[in-house]
Amino acid sequence: MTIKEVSDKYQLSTDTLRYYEKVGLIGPISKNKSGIRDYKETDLRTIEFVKCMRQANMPIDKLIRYMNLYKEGNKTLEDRKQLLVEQLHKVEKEIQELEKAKERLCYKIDLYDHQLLEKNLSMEKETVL
Amino acid sequence: MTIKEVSDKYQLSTDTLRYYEKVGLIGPISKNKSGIRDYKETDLRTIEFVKCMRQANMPIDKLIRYMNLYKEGNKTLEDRKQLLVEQLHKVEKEIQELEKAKERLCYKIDLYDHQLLEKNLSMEKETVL
DNA sequence: TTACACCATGGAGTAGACTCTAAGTCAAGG
DNA sequence: CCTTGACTTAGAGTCTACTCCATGGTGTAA
Repeated sequence: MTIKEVSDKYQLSTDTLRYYEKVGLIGPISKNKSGIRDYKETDLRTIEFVKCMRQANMPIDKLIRYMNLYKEGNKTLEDRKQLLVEQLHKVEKEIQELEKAKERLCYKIDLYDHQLLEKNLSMEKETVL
Repeated sequence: MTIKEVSDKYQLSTDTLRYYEKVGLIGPISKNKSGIRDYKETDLRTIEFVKCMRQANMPIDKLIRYMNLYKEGNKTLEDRKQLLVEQLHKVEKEIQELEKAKERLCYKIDLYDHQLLEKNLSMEKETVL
């Protein structure tokens, strides 16, 4: 799979894909004789995971640490789990904050609806009189 | 209320508070004869709103636009509501993504627990034999 | 009155995560 | 053969949102 296809599939720019590879988040991706990347199934799975974790706001350096632990094999299970647990807590906290903001937004939008209604009513009155 | 007190109350650094004021997100804050800020009740309410919207990842320039509309008064009700509705959608989408990431994290943590269990069991066996 | 923590300003610097540019290679179609 | 478009690299540049710094004023407690 070419970089363009991967880019389209996961909505990540080719620059971002190369950047992720450069910093060690994915790959190294195998290349054909003329140096062009060919993404394999396992690469795609890594990319999907990375994308998901990035959407969960996991910082890139933490993700890199995770990937490095992964490469070190079985003896890092505990550490890797620890990183994920930490991240889970962060995600839960963030969800809470977003829910709070959401409530507030709904409340304010509601207020605006009322104000707009009143404004329109008073305009109508003016028109009638 | 001094800037330090506000900073403590809302967990925003004094630098951030001055920065918010400089870019027009809050204030201008009134100052005493020697130039020291004195935050009033209305300032605090604005700050709390700003903090909440920032936690909802509303970009600063959008927030500034909102504040400017607010200052323009009643005729901008519709536009302001529109901004909030947009932001609400963004927040809802983000919550969805975080929930997805959360599920994935839980799933992976579960897998790690199983793997760790197995690892420990096999170590015990080794110890016994 | 001196020490201390706090306040002010303008402007420079930083972190994180990309994003863009320049300069060049390669394969396919006209 | 030439053009076109996608690919490569290294490295510079950008954006957002702060955060820090130098320099100097303020206020109050001992």
